[in-house]
Amino acid sequence: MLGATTVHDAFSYNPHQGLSRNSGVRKRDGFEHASIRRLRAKEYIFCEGDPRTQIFLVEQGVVALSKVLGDGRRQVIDFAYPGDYIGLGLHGEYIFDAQATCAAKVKCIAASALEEAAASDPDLALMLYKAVSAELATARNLLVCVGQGTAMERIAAFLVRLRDRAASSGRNGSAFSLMMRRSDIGDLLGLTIETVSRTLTKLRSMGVIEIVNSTEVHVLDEVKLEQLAA
Amino acid sequence: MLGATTVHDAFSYNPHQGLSRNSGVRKRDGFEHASIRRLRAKEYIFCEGDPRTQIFLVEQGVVALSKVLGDGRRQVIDFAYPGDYIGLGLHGEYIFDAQATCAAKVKCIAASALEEAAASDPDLALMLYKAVSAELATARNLLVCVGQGTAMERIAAFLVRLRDRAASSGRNGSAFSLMMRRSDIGDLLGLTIETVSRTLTKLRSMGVIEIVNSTEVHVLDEVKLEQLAA
DNA sequence: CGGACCGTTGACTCTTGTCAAAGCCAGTGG
DNA sequence: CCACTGGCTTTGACAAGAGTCAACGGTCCG
Repeated sequence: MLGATTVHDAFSYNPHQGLSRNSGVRKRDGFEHASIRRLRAKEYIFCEGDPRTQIFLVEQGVVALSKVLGDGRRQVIDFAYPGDYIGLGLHGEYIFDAQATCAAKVKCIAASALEEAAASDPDLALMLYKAVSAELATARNLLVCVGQGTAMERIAAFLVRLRDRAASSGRNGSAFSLMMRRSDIGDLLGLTIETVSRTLTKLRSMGVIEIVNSTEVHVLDEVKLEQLAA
Repeated sequence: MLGATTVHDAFSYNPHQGLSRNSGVRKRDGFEHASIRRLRAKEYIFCEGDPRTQIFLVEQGVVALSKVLGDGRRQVIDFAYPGDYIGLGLHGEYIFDAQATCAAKVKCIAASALEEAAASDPDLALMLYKAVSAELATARNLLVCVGQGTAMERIAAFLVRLRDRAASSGRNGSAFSLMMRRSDIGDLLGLTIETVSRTLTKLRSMGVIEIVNSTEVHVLDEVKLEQLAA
C-alpha cells in the first residue's frame, strides 16, 4: 500500500460534472519542466481534448486512462502503473482522460522535448515505437477479455494480471492491493459495480481469494483463478 | 464490390479446426520479397504464434485481425482495409490471426527490411510510431464501443465507421458493401450472429438502412444512424 | 453525531445468448 | 435444366447472465 501521500494544494476537480475543463490545478501544480506532481485519489491529470503539452511517467500509485461518453458512461482503457508513460502518440490533444485512482506521483515531461528528440534519434524513436506497440497489445488483450468473457472470466483475468504485476515487481504475488474502487474495475471490464462486487464475493465463497478491508487481495488458489480467467 | 478475383493455387486452411498451423500455403504463395498475394474469402494470411517474417499491405479486400480463445471464441481486433499495414510491432511472432473476409490482395514486405531501415532512418521510425499510434487509437475506440454500448449502439457505430470510410475514399458514403459475414461483425463487436442479424433487421424496419443481397448497405437516414451510435 | 462515500446484498427486469428450424443463394453434378 | 448440397442469414421461443433499483452497513472525516 502506498500510504497517505500528502498532497499540497491541488484540489480534486471533475470535468465531467460541471466544472471547467481547465481549472487552475494545471498551472499551479508545477507543470513547467520535468517536475514531480503529486495527486490525490480521483484527481485528474488531464482530460480528453486538452492540448497535449506534456507526457507523464508514473512514479507511484495508479492512474486510470479512460474515455467518457456523452451520457456519462465511462470506459477505462488502461491503468498506468509505476514505470508506465502516459500521453505518448502524435496527437495535438490528449485522446483520453487520466485520473489517479489513489494517491499517486507522476513525473512531468515536455512533449515537444521528447518528440523533437525522437526526430533525430532513431533509438529514441524506436523506443517510442516499442512503448506504443506494448500499449497496443495491452489494449487488444483487454478487448478480447471484454468482448468475449463472462463477468467471472473478466474479473479473474483482471486479478491474474494484478497478481503477475505484483509478482514481477519482486513482492509476493499472491497478495496485493487493488489501489482502486469497484467503479474503476467495472469501467475497465464493462461491468457494473454490483456485478464486480458479486463476482468478487463469489470468488471469496469459492475459496479462490480472500479480501481484507475491501482492497487487499490474497490469492488462495492460483490454479483455480487462472482456470477461471479462460 | 470487388468481384470474383481469381485465386491461383492457394487453398483455404483453418488452423483452428485441426489442420497444421503451417501448411504449404505459405511457401507456395510468393512469400519471398515484395510480392503480391491473392487471397480467397476465409483464407488465413498468418496465425498468432507464427514467426513474424513479413509485414503486409492490403491492396484490395478486407482482412480480419483476430484472436481466438482456447474454446473457439473469437475476437476480431480490427479490420484492415486497402492502405493498411498488417503485422507492425516489435514482436518475434505474430500476436493475432489475419484472415481475409472476402477475396483480397496483399503486398508482402520482409519485416527485417522495414525495421532495419527504421533503425537508421528517423523519419521511417516516426512513421511506424505514427502508424502504431493510429492502431492504438482505433483499438481503444473499439474497446469503448464494445465495453459500454448496447447491441444497437455497437452496430450503428460500426455502420457509421463503414460509411465514413466509404465517403472518404471518394465514393458515395451512403452506399457500401459489408465485404464480410455476420460472424465477422459479431466477433468484432462481441455479439452473436443472431443479435447482429436481429439488430440489422430492426434498423431496416426503422427505415434507417436498406440491405440488398445481405451485403450491400444503403444508409437512408444518416442523422438517425449517428444518433443511435451513441 | 451526522453526512458522504463506498461496498454488499436482494429482488426484479431486460437485453442478449442459446437452441432450433426454415429460407435463401450459389455452386455442383446428374 | 433441375435437384441437391452447403454455407449463410433470418426468425422464433426460451433461458440465463448481467443490469437496475433499492436498502443497508461500514468507514472515514468534519
